[in-house]
Formats: sequence, structure tokens, C-alpha cells
Amino acid sequence: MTYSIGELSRLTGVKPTTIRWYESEGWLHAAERSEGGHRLYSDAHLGRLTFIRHARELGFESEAIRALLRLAGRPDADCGEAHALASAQVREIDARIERLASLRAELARIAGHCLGGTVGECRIIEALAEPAARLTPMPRGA
Amino acid sequence: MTYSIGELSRLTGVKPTTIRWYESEGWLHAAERSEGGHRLYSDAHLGRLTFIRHARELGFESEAIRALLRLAGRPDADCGEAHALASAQVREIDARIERLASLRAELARIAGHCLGGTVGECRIIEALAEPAARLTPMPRGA
DNA sequence: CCTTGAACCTCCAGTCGCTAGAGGGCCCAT
DNA sequence: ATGGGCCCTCTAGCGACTGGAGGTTCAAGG
Repeated sequence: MTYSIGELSRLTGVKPTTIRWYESEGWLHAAERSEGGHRLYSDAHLGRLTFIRHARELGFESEAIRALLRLAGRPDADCGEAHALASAQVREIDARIERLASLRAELARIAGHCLGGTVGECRIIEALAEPAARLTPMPRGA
Repeated sequence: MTYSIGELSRLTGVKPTTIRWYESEGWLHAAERSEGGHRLYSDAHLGRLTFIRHARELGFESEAIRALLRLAGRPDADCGEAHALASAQVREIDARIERLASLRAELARIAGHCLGGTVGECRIIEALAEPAARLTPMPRGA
């Protein structure tokens, strides 16, 4: 079974331009070509692209995805590393949730002080301009 | 009271390069200059930069921050808009938390299936390659 | 077989929110 | 006056794509 780039796109939800970009960056092996130069994808491509997309959606970092792809290529390797990567990812998500929760509390606190007067008395604006309560920045990437 | 860019940086936790970048992008008004061309910041700059930084840390989008800055410049305006922006931000954070929670559940489920065998039998790798359970992508920007 | 128009091709530029480096100039304490 | 730490501008780069221009190929209908 072979697929055009558009079919692959429909099957995976990844846009054609992005698929081409994945190829150019080495995430996806270069596809066969038709006589006229159109890309022809196999089921192997479909699986790999689905894998990449799914891992991205789950928030894995690119290095982790590369590691998982390497693992997937060695079916007799130990599963432990995959498990470790997944667990690390769960911990990462936990940390992110925690941080968002504290942001939410801070914001709700600020917004709760609003008494509906003019901006001059607005606690929201004031609170944002106050140097206090410095927060550490969110880690890059979602 | 005036500050050098380095002092402003120390006071706000924003790097000098980033401060210059904020100026070039119009987030911050251009600073006065010393005879030799060094930037000299006022307390007004300090307040505005703190505001921007704080709002960014709370995850406001750039358009929302611009709107808040516009509001801050009109002290007699109605506070309602600021309140609306803050509330929208709280809802946004809630949605993000919810999404992360479902990602976490999915991942934990996948990782929980790992029985420690070889990669060939690994549910983590398998699950990622499966087209099922498509998730919508995270909104851009943390 | 021919036409048509959707899908495909390559290449290049832009996005966002910064960050880093090169190559120099300024400021001030000793 | 000198040292070295701070500051200046300009340019390029990051990640992870996205969009457009300008041209070619494919497949279905007539």
C-alpha cells in the first residue's frame, strides 16, 4: 500500500508542508517518488509519522522522541528505557500542572480584588505592576 | 531616579538583551540616553517592565498584555475590561490544566502496561504508533 | 486523446519571543 | 591614565513549523 502526501496527511492529521519538513529534518525517511516526482509513502512511513505525531501531542521533547524512535528500531532491546522516558514525561506533566495551578491561584486572587471601579483603583493592573511575587518562567514547549 | 539597563535588569529579572528587544518591538518606550549613548531608565519604565514581565509570567497573550497596557494608560476607564481579561485568562488556564490531566492519564495508562520485556512487546512503543486516540494539539505558547 | 483543476513540487520568507555573538565604545574606581 | 566591567549596534539563530509564489503532475470527465 502506498499513499500520496495528501492521503498521509488525512490519515495522520499532519499537514503536507509539515510532512515535507519532517523529511527535510530527518524525522521521516525520504519517500519513494513517482515518475513525476511526487512522494509515495509506505505503511512504515504511516506508522512512524503517527508515532511522531502522537508523541508530540503527548508533549515529549524532540530528544525523547528520537530516543523512542531508536528504541522502536531495535525490537529486542530492553523495554526499560521506554518506560523510563514515559515516566519522566508523566513527572514533567505533573510539574506543569502544579505550576499552572499556582498561576491560576495568583490570577484568581488578583481578579477577585476587582471591585468594578475605575482602572485607577484596579487591583488587577496594580498587582501586575508590583515587583513582588516574582515567579519563575514556564519551561519552553507547551 | 534613573537606572542603567543592567540595574533595570537586576530589578526586574529581565535580561538586558530582552529589554532592548522590548524597546525595539515597542513594548517599552525608548529610554533617554546618556552623553555616551547608554540607556537611562525611569521609574515609569521600571513599572511598565515589571508589569509586562509579570503578565507574561502569568501566561497572558501578547494581545491581552497590550490591551492591559492601554487600560493602564487610562486610569479613569472602567475596570471591567481588565477584569474580563483576567477572568478569560483563568478559564484559559483551567482548560490547559484539564488538557494536561488527560495527557497525563493517557501516558500513565500507556506506561502502566509496560511489563518490562523487550521493546518488541512494549506497549509504550506500540501505543504511540497506533492511529487511535487522536488528541488535539496544545495551544501555542506554553 | 484532451482538457481541466486539484494536488503536488521546490524554494524562500516569515512567525514568536527571545538569545547569543562579534566587534567595538563608555564609565568610573583606583 | 588605565583596567575591566558594563554598554552599544548589528546580525544571525533557535524550534517547530506555516504560508506563498511560481511551476509541474495526476487522474477523472468529456
